[in-house]
Amino acid sequence: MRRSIVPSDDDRYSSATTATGRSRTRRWSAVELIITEKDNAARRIADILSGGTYDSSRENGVNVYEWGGKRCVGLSGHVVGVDFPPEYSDWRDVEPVELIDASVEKTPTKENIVATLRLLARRAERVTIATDYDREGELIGKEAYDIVRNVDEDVPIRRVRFSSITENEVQQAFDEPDDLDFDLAAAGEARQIIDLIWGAALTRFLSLSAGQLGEDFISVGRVQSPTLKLIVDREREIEAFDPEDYWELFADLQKDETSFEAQYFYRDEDDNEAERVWEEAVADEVYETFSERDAVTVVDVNRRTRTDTPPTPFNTTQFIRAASSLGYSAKRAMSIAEDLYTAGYITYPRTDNTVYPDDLDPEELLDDFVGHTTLGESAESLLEADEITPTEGDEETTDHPPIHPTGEIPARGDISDDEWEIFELVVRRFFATVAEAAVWEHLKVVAEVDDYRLKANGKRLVEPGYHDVYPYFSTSENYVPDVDEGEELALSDVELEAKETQPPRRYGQSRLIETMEELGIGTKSTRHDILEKLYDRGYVESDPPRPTRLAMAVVEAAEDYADRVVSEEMTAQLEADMDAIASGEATLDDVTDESREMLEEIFANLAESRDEIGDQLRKSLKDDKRLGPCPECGEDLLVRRSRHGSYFVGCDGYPDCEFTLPLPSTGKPLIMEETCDEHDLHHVKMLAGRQTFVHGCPLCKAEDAGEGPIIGDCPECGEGSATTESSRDEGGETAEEGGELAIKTLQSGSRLVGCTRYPDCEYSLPLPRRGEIEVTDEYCDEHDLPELVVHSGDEPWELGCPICNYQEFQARESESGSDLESLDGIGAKTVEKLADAGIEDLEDLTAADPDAVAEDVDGVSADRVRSWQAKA
DNA sequence: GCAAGGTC
Repeated sequence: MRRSIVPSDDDRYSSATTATGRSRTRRWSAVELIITEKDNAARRIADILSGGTYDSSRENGVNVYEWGGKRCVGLSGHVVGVDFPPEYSDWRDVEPVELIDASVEKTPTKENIVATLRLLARRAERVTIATDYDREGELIGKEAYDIVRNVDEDVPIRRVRFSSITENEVQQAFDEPDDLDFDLAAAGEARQIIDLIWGAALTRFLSLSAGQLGEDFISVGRVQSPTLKLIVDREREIEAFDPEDYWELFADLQKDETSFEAQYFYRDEDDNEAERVWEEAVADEVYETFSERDAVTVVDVNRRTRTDTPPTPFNTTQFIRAASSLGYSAKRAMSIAEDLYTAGYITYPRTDNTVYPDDLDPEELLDDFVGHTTLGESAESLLEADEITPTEGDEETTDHPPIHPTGEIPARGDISDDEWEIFELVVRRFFATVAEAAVWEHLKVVAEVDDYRLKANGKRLVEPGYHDVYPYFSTSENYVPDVDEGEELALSDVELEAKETQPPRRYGQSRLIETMEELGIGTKSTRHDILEKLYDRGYVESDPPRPTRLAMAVVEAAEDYADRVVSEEMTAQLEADMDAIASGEATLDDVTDESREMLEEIFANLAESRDEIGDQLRKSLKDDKRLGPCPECGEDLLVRRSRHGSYFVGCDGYPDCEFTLPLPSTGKPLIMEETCDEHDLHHVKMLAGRQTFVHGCPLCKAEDAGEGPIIGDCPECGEGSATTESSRDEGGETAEEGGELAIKTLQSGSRLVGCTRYPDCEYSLPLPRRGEIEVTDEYCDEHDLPELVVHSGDEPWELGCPICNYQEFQARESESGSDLESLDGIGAKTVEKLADAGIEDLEDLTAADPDAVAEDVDGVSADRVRSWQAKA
């Protein structure tokens, strides 16, 4: 039976559209099969080679593009992955050291794509591999090659290479096809094997030694561990930092009506200009000298112009850096860039290249923006230049062009504000790279009293150049007036500032990514993912990332026993080895065998220290949960998790000390650096996506909770209540009676009227979350409680007696039902779960971030939340 | 349950 590639009827995504709108005529003769790295590339190549006349259909959910005897299909990066055979999969049954000599297998990871590829390969007369033009692309191409060979031993397979998907490059590549570079692919394969063996063996060893086998395993890897060491080393510097006192002197100088700031400086022993004075006595002497005078003499005026060259084209790292100065995390910036790329507005966002290809015609691209409401003016001004020469960076690669706009411009309403902001950044960066340089004028004035000198540095932007089209860099000026040598200037406001040297700053996310690039670890596509991994593994917290005690212990253990895996040199060596394989000087086996031997040696040393390492890791895991001293016994309080999974604060002295404190039910607790002055306990932040909030010191919170005005007796257990009457009859203990109602604020921030005998008496009435609550003198006749007034917004809201208010509320509810339950497709169970996550009504629901909700609430997907929001 | 590298 002939197998058809016509999509099956039950594939709801199936489509068979014609780019030209013509009806489709399928040719069943054998065809040429073109394989690309991704669907996007497949479509664009089909478009170029077919002149826009391709048909598209879907097979197993994979797009297939077809035209005159050719089919083109995109992979999704690697469609097979390396792993150990299944008998190695139980961590407890296999000694980690055994993984070193275990075989490594390749298995399909994207079954549908592999199946489609096999199907198409059977029908192919010739196969052309058109994956990305870099090492990993060669390996992905080799993987496709193996799949094709598996179904057809003889079909000719060739390779084409191009560094940007433009008409010229693609046509040229197909005119001069080449063969697959098996050595280059083998180089990539060696990396896969070495990364898997080192990563898996060491990860399992550390996890087993610390008894961390669940989802909280302790990971190590060639890229993540040196990155973590960067963060840990910086933290060590910060912890070891010893601040030093110094002084700086500032004064105001005046020329006519204009005053400007000047700073004291001197020449240090190396004859460099220095501003910091390290001895207090010297600082005082300088201060006295200046404060006794009311004028200084100008002794030097230095004016020079400086050219400020426009920035180079965006590669991934520089793009992330620019986006981070707009407040985007690396992850978010990349995610938006990927969306803009998929939608066709910008070029591929994962690139090392900083040199535009010859194919890019800047004027043509600028033309696309002419007439645009917000971007047009800049483009038009740039087109006025006589000649346009784009800037170039140092790195020129074959993979992809630098990130630039495609010329396709989204309508403002088609994309979100964030997407637009990032799109505009990419557009303006392109503008900047073809713009003129800016020119600054610097004016330095030096004035003197006795032997002491003041300087003022002025700067003025004379030619704004590229800053006109790229407003992301500061162009702030500092005005210093024109003065002449020998001129006297009035002196006032002399101030001596006592300061302290500061510890080095933590790496920010974009600085880390830049440093990784400099050290050659990770790739353009993975560096930001590696940072995410460090967060996921519990190695870093907050932003900028701060290492946990666990991270410090892992780095320490690695430094002691497996130094290679925390050093960037492992990558440097691997790169050299891969080059050797690619050039035929070494084989895959040479390199992987040597690597295995090195790891064997490491394990020989590790074995004896397994318990010691485990103890150290366990201790640091506990330190990461430490809040500070227990007020009852002096041991430490720890963040713990109950059997039901909820978090609370318990004492390390348990069971001797049973002291506990509650934590809010929403989110995952994060122990902050900040501590409480009163209790010496670390503050706690509850991480819950968009609903993340700072809980503060849990002891303060516990003490505050329940404090609030008493408004009357509890109707359930207070004076005159039915319970009190009956327990009196039975001679019950009076100590458990006489509850009163108080206005309480809970840790979650919500408020209620509750019984002072909580938790023995659970009587409570709801109160609004916002606004100040006033207790008036007017009393409700029926319930003997004061009327309440809520002050929020312009109009105070008379809530009245809280019991009457609640009864009215209940009456309304029973009429209409909960407003969440009014939505189609939402059940009572879900309403309950949503409420636990802090979403109590429609208003909360529409304001919530669907992804955060999906993360917090079991069984609810982000798409489902979006559908509710649409209905609401 | 492990890595890092593609891609979505």
